[in-house]
Amino acid sequence: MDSLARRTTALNSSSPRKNAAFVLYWMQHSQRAEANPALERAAMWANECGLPLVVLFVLDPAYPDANIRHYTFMLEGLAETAKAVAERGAAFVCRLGTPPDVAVQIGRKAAVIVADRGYLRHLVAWRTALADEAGCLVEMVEGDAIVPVEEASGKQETAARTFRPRVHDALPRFLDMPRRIDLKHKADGLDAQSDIDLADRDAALEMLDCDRSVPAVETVKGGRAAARRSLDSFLKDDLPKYGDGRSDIVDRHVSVMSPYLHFGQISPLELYHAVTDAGGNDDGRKAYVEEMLVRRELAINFVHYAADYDSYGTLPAWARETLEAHKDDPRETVYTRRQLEAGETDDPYWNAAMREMRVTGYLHNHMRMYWGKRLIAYTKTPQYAYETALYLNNKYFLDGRDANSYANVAWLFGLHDRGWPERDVFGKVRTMTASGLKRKFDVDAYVTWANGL
DNA sequence: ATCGGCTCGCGCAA
DNA sequence: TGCGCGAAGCCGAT
Repeated sequence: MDSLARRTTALNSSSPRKNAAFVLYWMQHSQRAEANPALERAAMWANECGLPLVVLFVLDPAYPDANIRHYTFMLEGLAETAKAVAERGAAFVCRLGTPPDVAVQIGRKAAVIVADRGYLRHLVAWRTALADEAGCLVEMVEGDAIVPVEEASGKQETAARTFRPRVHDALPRFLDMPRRIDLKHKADGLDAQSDIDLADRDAALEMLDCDRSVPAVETVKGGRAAARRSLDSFLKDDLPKYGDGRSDIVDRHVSVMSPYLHFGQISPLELYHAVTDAGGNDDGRKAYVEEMLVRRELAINFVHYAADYDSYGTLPAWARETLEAHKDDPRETVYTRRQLEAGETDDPYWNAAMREMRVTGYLHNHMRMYWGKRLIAYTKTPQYAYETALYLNNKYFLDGRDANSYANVAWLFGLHDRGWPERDVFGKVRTMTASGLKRKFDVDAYVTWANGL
C-alpha cells in the first residue's frame, strides 16, 4: 500500500458514478494546493476516470464561533489557493452555503468525491452527511495530522508520556510527502459555478452575514506564501535556539505556525521535514517535533476520542473532584467577563496577555498557560473559568476553534497532567503565579511590549 | 542558583 | 504489587 492509500478511508460503500462530468475534491480543512494528500488522491481519481478535477470550497457564514477576523485570514489564504489550483488545470469553485449540502449538490455530477479530514464534531458530522447522501464513492484523506489519529492510538490517551511512544512508533509509515500528480484533463469552463470571487476579498467578506466585532489582524497575513516566509525565518534564526528558548515570552524563538496549521495553509508533514532537515542543533529539532507531533496530535487524540471535548465534565475525575472540594475557597478578586475581556484586572501581566490576544489574535504559549491558570483564580467557579477560557480563545485567536484549543483549555484544569500539592482554589491542579513569571522572564518588558501593540 | 517535597495514574518489572 | 516517572507547577531550604 502506498503512502497515499494509507491516509485514505472510504466513508461509504458506493461505487464511482458512471457518466460523471468530473471528480470532486471538497476542500475544507486542508486549504492548500501543495503538500495536500486529499488533492493528490482526487487528482489520481480524475486521471483514472479520464475526467477533469473540480475543487470545491464552501464558505459557511454560520461556521461555529467564526468572526470577521477568522474569515479575513482564511480568505487571504483561499485566494492564493484558488489561483494555484487553477494553475494545475483543475477548476476551483467557491460557494456560499452549508458545506455538506453544497458538496452533495455539486457532487451529483461527480464520479468520486474526496474529502480531507476534520476532527471537531461538526466537521465529522459534515463528512458523515456527505457520505450518506452523495450517491457515489466518498473517500477521506488524512492531511492535517502527520499520523492518522487511529494509527497512533486506538484510545483516548491520559498524558503525553503514554501517547509519545505510540505516535513515534507509527511515524515511519507516514513520512512520505504526497507525490504531485499532473492532471491529464484540464477543467476548462467548469469554474463558472462559483458565486464568490476570491480575488476581490472585500466584496467576498461583505457577502458574509457574520460577527464583525473582532477586527482582522493587521500584523499577520494569511496564506501559504506568508507561512513559508515566516517558516524560513524561523528555521534560520530561531530553530537553533528553540530547545530552551521557546518558552521565553520576551526574546521569542517560536514559529507561529498554529494559525496556518489551523486553516490547513501549511501541512504538518512539510513542517516536520523542513525542521528535521534543517541545520542548527538536535535540541531545537527534537523540541519542535515534540510540539508538532506529540503535543499537537495528542490534542487531536483528545477531541477524537472524548465525545465531550468541549465540556467541563470530560476533565479527569481527580481534577473535577479536587476543584469541587475547593469551589467555595475565597477568591481574592472575582472579575466579570466584561472586565476580563477588556483586560481590566489588577494583574498587569494578565491584562497584557489579554491585550496581546485581542490585538494580534495570538499569544505566546507560556502566556496562554499563565492567562488560563489565573482565570481559575479570577472567577467564581472552575466551570465558569472553563467556559470563559473557551469563549475568549475561540473569539480572539486565529488558531482558536482548533483541536488544540480544546485540549489546551482542558489542560488548564488538569487534562493530560498530574496532581500537585493542594492549594486554595486550585486544589491539586497545577497552578501558576505572577512570582513564577517574574522568576523566569523579564515580565515588565513583556508588559511594555504588549501595551505598545 | 539549585534541590527536595508535594502529588496522580499509568506502564512495566517482578 | 511496587516502583519510576512525567510539559512548563510552587515553596522553602540550602
